[in-house]
Amino acid sequence: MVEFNRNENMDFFGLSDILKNKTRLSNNINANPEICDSSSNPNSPKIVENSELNKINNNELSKPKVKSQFNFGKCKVCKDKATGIHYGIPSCEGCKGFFKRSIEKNEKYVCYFGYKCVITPKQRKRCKYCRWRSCLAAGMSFEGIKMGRIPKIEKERAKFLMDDDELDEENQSNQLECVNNRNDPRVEQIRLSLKSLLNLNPSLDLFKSLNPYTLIPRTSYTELCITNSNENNIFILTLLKDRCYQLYKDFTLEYQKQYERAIRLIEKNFDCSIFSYNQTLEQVWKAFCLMTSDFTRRMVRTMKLVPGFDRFDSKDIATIVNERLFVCYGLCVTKLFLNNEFFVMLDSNTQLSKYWMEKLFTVTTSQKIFDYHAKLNSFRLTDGEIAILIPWLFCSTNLNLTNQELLKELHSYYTQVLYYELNLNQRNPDFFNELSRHLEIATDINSLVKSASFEDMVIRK
DNA sequence: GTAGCCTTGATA
DNA sequence: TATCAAGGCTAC
Repeated sequence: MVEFNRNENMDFFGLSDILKNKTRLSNNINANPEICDSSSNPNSPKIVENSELNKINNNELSKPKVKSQFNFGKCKVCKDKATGIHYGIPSCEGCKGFFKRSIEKNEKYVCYFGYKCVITPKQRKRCKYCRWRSCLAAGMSFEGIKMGRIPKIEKERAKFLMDDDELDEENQSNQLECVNNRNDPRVEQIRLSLKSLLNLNPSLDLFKSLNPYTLIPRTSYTELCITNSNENNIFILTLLKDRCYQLYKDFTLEYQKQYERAIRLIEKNFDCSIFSYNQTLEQVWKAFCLMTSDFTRRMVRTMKLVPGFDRFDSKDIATIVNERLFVCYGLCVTKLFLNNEFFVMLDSNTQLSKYWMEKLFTVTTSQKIFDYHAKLNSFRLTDGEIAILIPWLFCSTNLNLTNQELLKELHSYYTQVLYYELNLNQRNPDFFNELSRHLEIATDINSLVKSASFEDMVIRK
């Protein structure tokens, strides 16, 4: 097969040297305006004149090429400087090319040094087998290919995946725009969780050649999440987990901003109770109803994107919403229960403070909600764990849905994903039982909040 | 064969 | 439109 080579075609027109040296040429043009004048050189091919003139007119050549300011840290394969996300992971030009050549040639490598070679920038050429294995272990794959701009969330994820020393270097250089609250243990847990995920998310072929016991931490949950599982199951678990996390992060973006606001207020010792007196009960109730309606709409929309849930009919979706609305809401906003205060914003002016909670749902119910969240926060759940707990609670087997078969199937999947996540986070053996027992309180709270009415509030007042 | 630089094309 | 990854080119 004869392949059409773009650059050979350019050579035919005598353009490749000019295009290859675009930057240098632009400097020369800027330094010596005579070169711009193609008419002064009658020997120049006409096509070059037009092409270059067009470029100059379009201001292409005079524009300096702006290189990305984003620091991708070190190459996940050899620890050299990463030049970008290549085949799904932060990697250097060398490892990017090595992975590409290996795939193209489909070569079988052998290690002559005991299959334990450490891959460093200096040593990486020594053993192709160990370098190739390191590429796979770091998560390089063709599935990871993505063209175009990197979404902000992906960049933040890349930052989380950096090693501590890289983060220190980076903090010093202030090259990253996003907030890095390293004192928050939750941030550290998320980072560790994502690190484990990346190590466990390479191509299926890797799982065929490696024992999962050698990949994941050995804790009391190890057996629960991999017993009777084949390599495909583990791959499915990582996909479900990743999808839940993405949906949760998108869904709770607003609450993350509110959390940052809450931290700022706490740091300034701001008394939130002053917000409570410039609004009427009716205004707050209205804001609560609007928030609930908006949250329900978003929840239904997002639930349909959670793998498997699109197979439920609208009647079952309505039952899930009815039984789990405030359970889900509670998990999304639990981090806004801070310092015995609730920092959630119902709209841009209305904070559902403790004062208003007591007015809306009675002092007893409000106290129950605060106690529930105080205990929930003591579990120090990671975002990854909350992201899976939500769909897991959506498919509890005690829900009275018409499609019980699907409910059981999804419950089985999401229970495994949950075990898998708890295993990665190396939770202690009692953690799951204690947490699931505590979450039962959430269903009572769901009923209490659901039954609140404006008439009752007016009577209490 | 390797890896740095460049172009192309996809995407936020 | 700016940004960024894949793939091409080529000096070493």
